[in-house]
Parts: sequence; C-alpha cells; structure tokens
Amino acid sequence: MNSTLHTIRCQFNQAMVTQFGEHLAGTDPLLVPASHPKFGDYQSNIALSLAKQLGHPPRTIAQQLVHQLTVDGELAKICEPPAIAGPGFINLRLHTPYLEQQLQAIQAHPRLGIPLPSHPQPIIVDFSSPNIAKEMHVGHLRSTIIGDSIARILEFQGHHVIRRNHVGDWGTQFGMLITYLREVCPQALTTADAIDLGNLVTFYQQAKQRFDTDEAFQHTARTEVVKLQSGDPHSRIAWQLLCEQSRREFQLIYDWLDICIEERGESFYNPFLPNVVAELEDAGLIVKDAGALCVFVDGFTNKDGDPLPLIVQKSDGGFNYATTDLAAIHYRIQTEGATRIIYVTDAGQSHHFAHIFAVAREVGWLNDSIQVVHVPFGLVQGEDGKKLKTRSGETIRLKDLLDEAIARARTDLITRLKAEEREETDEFIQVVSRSIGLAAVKYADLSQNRTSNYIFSFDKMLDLRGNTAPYLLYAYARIQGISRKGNIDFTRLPNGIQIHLQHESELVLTRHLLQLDEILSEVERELLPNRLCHYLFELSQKFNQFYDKDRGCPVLTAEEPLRTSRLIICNLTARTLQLGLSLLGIPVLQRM
RNA sequence: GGGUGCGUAACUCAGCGGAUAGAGUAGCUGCCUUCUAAGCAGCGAGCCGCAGGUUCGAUCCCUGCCGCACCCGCCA
Repeated sequence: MNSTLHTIRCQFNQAMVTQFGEHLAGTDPLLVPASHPKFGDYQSNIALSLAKQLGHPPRTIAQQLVHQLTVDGELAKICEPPAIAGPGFINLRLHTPYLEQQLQAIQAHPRLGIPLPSHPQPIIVDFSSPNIAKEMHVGHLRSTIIGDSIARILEFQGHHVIRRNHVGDWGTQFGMLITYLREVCPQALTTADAIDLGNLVTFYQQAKQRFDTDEAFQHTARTEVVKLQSGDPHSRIAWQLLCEQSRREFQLIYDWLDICIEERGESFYNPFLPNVVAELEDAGLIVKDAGALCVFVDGFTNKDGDPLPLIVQKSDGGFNYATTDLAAIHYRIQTEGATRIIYVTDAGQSHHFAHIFAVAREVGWLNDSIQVVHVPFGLVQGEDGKKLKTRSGETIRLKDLLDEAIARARTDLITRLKAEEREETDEFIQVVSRSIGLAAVKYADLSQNRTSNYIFSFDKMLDLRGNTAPYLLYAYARIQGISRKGNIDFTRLPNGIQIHLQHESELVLTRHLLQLDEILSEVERELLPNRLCHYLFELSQKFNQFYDKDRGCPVLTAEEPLRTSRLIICNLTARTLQLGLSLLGIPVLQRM
C-alpha cells in the first residue's frame, strides 16, 4: 500500500538510533508481515536480533523501542499502539481510519496506488525461443508463459522492457535439415510452403537421425552450415523459406496466448561472431585445444575434474551457441544499453549460462552495474511424474495441448449450463471456454514455484475450486454480477467519499487489497510470479468470505452509507483481480 | 565420478532465520423460501528425507549421507 511499510521502517530506524545510538542507522528493523492475523499486520523482529549485540534482554529492547515510537508519535497515525509479545516481537496493527483513508486513496488512483519507479531500467527479457523447423511443443510452454508474465510485471512497474525471442534459426540443425531436404524433397529449398510444417518436423527428425548415425551425412551437413554462415545464396534462400514458414506457425500460438514478442534469432548475431572471438583473443583468453578455440575460466570442470572449456569456435571453423550467446550479451549491453538481462530457460541450462556469464565478466563486458540473470524453471511432467509425453511417447505439440484445454473447458461449461438451465449463445460458449482453457494452462504453470518441476493435470487446472484460474475468474465474475444485479456502474461510483470498515470480513479483505504493492515489488525482485498467484487466490477467498451471506456482510441490501462503501470495496477487489490477472497474461470475463 | 535443483499432510503444492509449519484436492460434517452454493464454515490428517553443526531461535543457513530429476568438450 502507499509506502506504509516504508513509513514504518523509517520510524523504527529513527527510534533505534535515538535509543541505542548512531551506529544502528540504516540497520534493517526486520519488519515482516505478521506470522498470524491475531498478531496484527506487521511484526518487527529487531529486538531479538539486537539482544546479543546490546547485551540486554530482547523484551527490554522492545520496550525501549516501543516507548520511543510512542514519544515520536508518527507511528500513531498509522497503527494502534505497538504490542510486545512472546520473546520480544513487536506487533503492529494498522488502525481502521488509516485503512479507510488508504482505500480512498487507491480508489482514485488508476494504478491502484502502485508507484512508478524513479529510475526506470532498460531490461531485456529473453524468453520462449523455439527452434525454426520444429513445432512449438510443451517444452516451450513454461518459458513462454513465465517470460511473458515477467515482462508484463516489469512493464507495469514502468521499466523499458524489450521482449526478445532468441529463436534457434542458425547452427548445425540447418545444415542437417538442408542437406536432408536436398536428398528427399529438393523443391522445399526453392519454393515457399512446398511441404507443410508437420512434414518438415518429420524431415527434421529423420535428418537428426541420419546426422547421429551417418558420418558422411554429418560431414556434408557441417559443410552446409559453414556455407550458410558464409552467405551462400542457395543456402540462404532455403533457410529463409524454412524460417518464414515456422515463423507463421509460431505466431499462431502467440496470438492465441496473447503474447507479444520481438524475434531476433541467433542468425542476427552472425556478423558479430568473428569479433567476439577477436575480443576474447585480444584479452588473452583464447586457448586452442584439439583444433577448437576455447576459453577457460576458473570454477568450471568436466567429469574428470579437468578445466572445462567454453568452445567459441569449432575445429571446422564454425561457431556454436556459446559464441552466439556471448555475441548477444555483448550486443545487448553495448548497443541496446540493457542494464538487466533476464533469460527464462529451463534449469538444465544453468551451467551453460553460468559459464557464459563468467566468460563475459572475464572479458570485461559485464560489470556490477549490469545485472544478468538466468531465471530457471523445472520440467513439465505427466501425472506419472515423468517428462510429459503423449501416450505413444511423442512430444506433445503446444497447439494440441491448448486445444485440449479449451475442449475440456467447453465440455465443463456445457454441462454446467445444462445443470443450471441457462441458455447462452454459441459465441458466448466459444469465447468463455477458450478463455478459461487458456487461462487454466497459464495459471497452472505460473502458480507453481517455477524452480521445481510441475505435474501437468488438465483436471486440476480446470477445477472450479482451489487455486486455479477458473476460481479466480469466477470471483471476478461474481463481483461483476453484483453490478448487474444492482444496476450499478462501478466506474461511476463516487470518488473521495468516506469508506466505512465495520465487519471483520471487510477489514480482512481490505487489509489484503492494500498489500498489492508489496507483493509486486517482491515479485519484481525475486521474479517469482507464483507469489502474485498466491496473493490473488487469497484475495478471491477473502472476497468470497466477505460476500458470504451467512458470515460475510450484505452489499446491495446494506443501508447507506455502508452500501456505497462496500460497493467501492467490491470494485477495488475487481480492479485488483483484473490487474493481477493481466500481469499473468490472463484476461477476465464479465460472465462465465 | 563431478555439478545443480528438489525431498513438507493420502495427493498436488505454498512457506520471507522467528511465535502453535500452511493452502488446495480427496475423506467426513453443517449451511441455499439465494446480493450466482463455481460459494462459505468446520473436523481429521505432519519425525518438514536422515544425521550432525552454526544460532538466543533452523523446514529455511553450513557439512555429510540417502532418494529422485536434470546437466557435464566442439547440439541448443
């Protein structure tokens, strides 16, 4: 909420200095959300941690701090008198008039009280990154969804974000594919769309198999890459045709998922690759080993415990992904001026990125003013706990996966409509089932801590109960239902009027509403969208408790001025849900 | 063999060095002459993998071990 925590922190700091001396200036007062609602909103654990240093019992320290805070007086504008509990916790409870005033403030604020940063940063988010000549499959799901959400959050926070699709459009696989196509389907190399993408994928698999087993083929393929990389016109035309075809296919998926991303494939960096090697050479980092040009940095060893090289130029003269990734870092920093680069790829690549970053640091492209991070995520597993595959053991195409989610959402919806004897248009059914299906897939992914593997289950993600997209969307739709029922235009509710918080459930709800800014800055820092999901889930639960006819409080049937006050709370909840979901890449529904 | 990540309720998962470790599902029990029950309230369910260590305090940090997953020289 509008800097509440910041204000409290300052007050604590001041009190610490006044009571215990200047050396405590800037010491973190260890303010955290209360561990249990009965303790209030926040707690400071500082007294416990200062006990040893100051040589006093923690409760005495807490008493001195509370005394000083009371004398200073500022805190009383926000909180009820601080309470000391247990071994020396200082518990803080925001008082109701402050909550009422804060709600009023965010109601009038288009960003719900979230401030813009004073120093917006240029940030590159590198995500999705499918490979040309392959279809997008389940392996691209997490990078695409998590990367998009991170980009949305950073954009909302006011940063200048470049969403970057580092597609695999270069390298050995193309030599392989072109060589193979020349044998089995030469027209594909000269005519647009001579074969459909499904076949292209099959050809790719066959080419890969040949490459792995046939040495002569492997050699020809490698030569083909070198030809392509050196600009041979026939190779380039073939390559462009393949890229164009894949690109259209990717775009279809991105349109479905409402993902905006700018393609800049590996090939873009081709002209810069020799220079990368040259700069490494100039820095004295290049070592020739078995014909390949390598860089050795401390801390990287292979399975025998020997130093592990980063190969930047292969013995055949070709460059590889390490070279490309280095060129990309260089370009992103030098030319694009990025101060933060975020790579959203699977956890299996951690080692590779650590290696690349270490070399970039060694050569001096990276320094402390630039933050380069790998944001790893775990595998998508089937319900058997193994890597998600079709029954026949093939990789699942992303398109099929999304189709199935939508189809299942549609079946659920139709069953529900029948049970409730509702009549809806075909268009409604189509829009709603599509929206729920896609939202469910996205939310299921985002709501897990990204670092662990997660088990993919259509049944769980489409469940109308629990921490799922449908539950959150329903909470939103319920609120819109209030506006329809009461003929109330939420956008025309009066601004700046006194909010009244009386009922326990509305206090609980509004306390939660006012925590959005803390959650968002945490998510920005940790790059963990599941924290936002958790927040929104709790918000939905708290709304449903507030709206419950037994234990909650009446809204439409309440007397003024409570009625308007509660309608404002409803609308603030809806706006918060809508904003939060939008940051996850999920649009809301008015009815469902 | 080395490296990285993970081991928390029957299942799927949260958990920020702090108080009695939390959700959701599943199971059981209540609440619809309705501000949409797709909801709400409640009950039971835990050696937080094991063993040490650091700390006033450890599910969280460190070390070792066990189990699982992924990575480990010219693919990306």
